[in-house]
Amino acid sequence: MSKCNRCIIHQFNSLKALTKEDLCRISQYKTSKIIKKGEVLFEEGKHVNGVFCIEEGVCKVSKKSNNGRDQILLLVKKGNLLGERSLINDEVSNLKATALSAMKVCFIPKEEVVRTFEMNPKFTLNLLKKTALALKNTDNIIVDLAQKTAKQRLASTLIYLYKNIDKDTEGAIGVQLSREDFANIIGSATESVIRFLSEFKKSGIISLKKKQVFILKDAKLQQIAQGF
Amino acid sequence: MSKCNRCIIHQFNSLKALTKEDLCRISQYKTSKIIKKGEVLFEEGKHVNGVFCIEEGVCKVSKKSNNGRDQILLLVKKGNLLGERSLINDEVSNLKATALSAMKVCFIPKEEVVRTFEMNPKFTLNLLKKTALALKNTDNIIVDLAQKTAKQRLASTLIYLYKNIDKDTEGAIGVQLSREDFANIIGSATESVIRFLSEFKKSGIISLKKKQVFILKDAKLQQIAQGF
DNA sequence: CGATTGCTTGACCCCCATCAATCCTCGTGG
DNA sequence: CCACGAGGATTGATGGGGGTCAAGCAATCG
Repeated sequence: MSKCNRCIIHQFNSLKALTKEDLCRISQYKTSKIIKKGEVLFEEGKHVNGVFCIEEGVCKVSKKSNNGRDQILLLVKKGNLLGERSLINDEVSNLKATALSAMKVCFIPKEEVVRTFEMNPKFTLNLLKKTALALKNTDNIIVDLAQKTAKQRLASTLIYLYKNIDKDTEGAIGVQLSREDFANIIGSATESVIRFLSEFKKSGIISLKKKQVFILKDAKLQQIAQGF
Repeated sequence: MSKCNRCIIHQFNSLKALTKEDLCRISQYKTSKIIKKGEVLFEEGKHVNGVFCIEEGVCKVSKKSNNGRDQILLLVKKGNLLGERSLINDEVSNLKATALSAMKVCFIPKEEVVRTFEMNPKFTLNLLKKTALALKNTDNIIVDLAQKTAKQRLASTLIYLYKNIDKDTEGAIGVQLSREDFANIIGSATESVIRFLSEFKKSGIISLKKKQVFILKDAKLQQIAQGF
């Protein structure tokens, strides 16, 4: 069993507020998991019972709307925590998490996290800061959804991926999102995504090889996202 | 100068986690303000420098999109805190708050709030819980914006107001929202709001007197919001 | 009591959802 | 190794929701 204090990942998220003692204690109870692409980490309406610390890979976090479609709310990648929100209020999750790539995660059971809340106020404060930042992000998403066209939102999304997700070995965006995934991020039909992507391609803004997306002109995308 | 521990309001928000000592200390530094309808409590891009505790009234919290329109993200009413989010990360506010009615608020300067963070972990944890709940709310808003029609969203909004905002003396919704405000909540044109409202009125679901909205059949609204 | 602001209604049309048909891709099993 | 089937990608046709513009009306305010 590897020790958390030896693991570099905890430096990138709220766990960095933990003391060496905290980390050692948690190491005893954590479990490592390998998760295949497409596998579900947790379901909407179910208890998560802990927190995932992502060592490798990316997952989508979504919520089903009552018309049956999934809406993707955010992507969570290497270095981040996952599942802490529902743990904070000790509720069932309102979200579902699905792996978009092969993942390596550590699972820390709820009891240990709660104990850390109680023993280490810095951890709580750090989590509060992260949560407040998340809220700021969703503010922007709401404004975009309410005020921008589908094409603008797709452009925004591509820029986000370009800036926040590591490229793969060939320089393409390092997550394999299906057309439907894109549609479920921007809140449109998959056909619209396809049409916009081919339009971008025609303009030389992106290129597509084997469904992988290469961003060629991010400045142009930025303009489209702003509404030009 | 009235004392915070004598004030019932603090029981309704995260301040309830404060000790009597905390409250007494804060009382010394807080200032009471009367705010008129339409007045701005804080601006986007400016420092808030503290937290508002709302004793009376309702305000809208909005963010300007780069097409120039305001998007209303939430309404904050009597009993709640306001402005805590930007304080948590010690940043300028990403949001603007505007009074929708006459308001009575107490302003607690930043230094005192931060001191309370440091001295009282329960306060931090409580704020974390509230923030996580807010995030859950925005999740739902995002799904609605992405997947529902404007008419459905207006119905949702009316139900929200019906359930969460006290009625006025005549039984109408107790906040005076302009047609434009409605549009800026649901992310549509004001003309659309007007058309939907008159449609609802024709169906006997609501009635309109002097621009005040009376909800007559909330079950029917619920159905519309779900998509029937 | 003008004048500014918000409300209302109508006309027009564009964006995009929906439906349908075809093509592509890839995993599976014979 | 290839045939096959299933799910995703693509393209076209069509219609409607709702954005935009314009003009008239009501209300509020200095």
